[in-house]
Amino acid sequence: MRQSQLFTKTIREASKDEKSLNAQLLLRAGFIDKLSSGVYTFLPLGFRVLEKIEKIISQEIESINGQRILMPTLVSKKNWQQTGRWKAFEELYKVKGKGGQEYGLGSTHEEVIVPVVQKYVSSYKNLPCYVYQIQTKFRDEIRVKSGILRTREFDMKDLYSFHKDEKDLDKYYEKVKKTYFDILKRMGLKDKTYLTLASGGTFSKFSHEFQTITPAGEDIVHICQNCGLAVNEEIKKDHSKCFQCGRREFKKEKVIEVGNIFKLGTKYTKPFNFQFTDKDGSKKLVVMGCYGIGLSRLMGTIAEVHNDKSGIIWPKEVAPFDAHLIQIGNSNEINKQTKKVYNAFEKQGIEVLYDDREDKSPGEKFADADLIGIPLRIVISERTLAKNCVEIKKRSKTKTELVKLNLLNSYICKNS
RNA sequence: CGGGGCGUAGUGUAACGGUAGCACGAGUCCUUUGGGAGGAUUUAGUUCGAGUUCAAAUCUCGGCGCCCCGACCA
Repeated sequence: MRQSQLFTKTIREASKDEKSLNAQLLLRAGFIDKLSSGVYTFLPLGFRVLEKIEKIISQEIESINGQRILMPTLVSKKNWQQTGRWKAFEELYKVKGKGGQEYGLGSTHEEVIVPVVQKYVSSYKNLPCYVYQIQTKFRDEIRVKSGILRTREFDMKDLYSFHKDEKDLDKYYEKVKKTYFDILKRMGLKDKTYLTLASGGTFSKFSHEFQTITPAGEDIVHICQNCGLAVNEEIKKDHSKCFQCGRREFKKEKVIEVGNIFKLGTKYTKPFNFQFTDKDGSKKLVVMGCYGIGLSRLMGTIAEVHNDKSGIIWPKEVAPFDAHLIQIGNSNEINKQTKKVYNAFEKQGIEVLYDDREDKSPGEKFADADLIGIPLRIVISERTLAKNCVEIKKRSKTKTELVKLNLLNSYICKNS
């Protein structure tokens, strides 16, 4: 894409009504725009990042047999009443139709997925069954915070699994655990993310959260310095010893929850009386698990974790583009050579943001490139062409190197 | 929901109760091209409502909006 065509541009100074780092970086670089508190637009650059995140998640979830669907946002009152959450779920947005029908805007989808799967699954032969979606969720948060880390409207992947018994659920639960780390690894967050024990609510003793260390976090975990177990402060309170190894040395860290996995058991299948016929002819309640990842929160967390004073440093797989091609100077020769490189990339399917702006100084182009944070920067100028080269710099490194024009393609293939 | 803070051009930031200024951006013209270029010129603002006052961006009250801390978080 030509940068001169990009309708957004970078902003030099951060807006004063955003304090959090992720919001400042993403707003300044033109990834997002705030409409109102906790409600954001994803601009071309930001939407590209979201799409990359979505692709990684759907690939990984499909690798553990998740089948993708799309559920409605308008969820009838009676579905929520069935589980008691019309009243109990305080963050539910409630809307009325012209004829007086009432809906809760989708904030989680047990109330939809259970009756859907129930229509098709009636025998042990149909189990297990794994269904997921990626969709915008609505939650009337009492207090939004930290840019796109806690918003009223956000994209989330929610996966639901259905099983004939607890044992089968346990097996899949472990699989999801592993897959979540695979996802986090591809997004550059694995090293800073802990699987933590958290309160399990009414049904199970514990749930598991994937908590990434960042000062912008809203929870605190205690990490055992001996065995590495991380425990959420909310259940750590009365214990001085590690649940796992019994030692007493902990390190406290602020963390943001990027994923959550939950053994629901029959909590939601029971209200809908979702039963299956087992091998021996007996009727049993289906056992269920649910697994969430917030896509937009993930994007904010990545920005929060990967940056320096000049801007964002996107991990390769989630970057809005593979390379940032910067043209310095407007002579015919420079124009010609840069366009040639650009077209060659396009042809190969390498995603390039081409800074073809004629009215910007080199310094401004470099500053923008640093702020936007595309992993690879390629500069073509009179100086590089004199040596028949382009200059290449990784966003995460300080050194630059010259690469011969005719070797550029093989260089890129090796490094991307 | 409790507490705190803040609302001035598109953005950032000044102005004792007394002429709303500066920088960046944006527009036009000229010159510039390896780390946010230079000159000329133009553009645009006090969140809303009420009150106090000869006079309100400034003081008081209320609304609206935004941020931060806490509580909450299926």
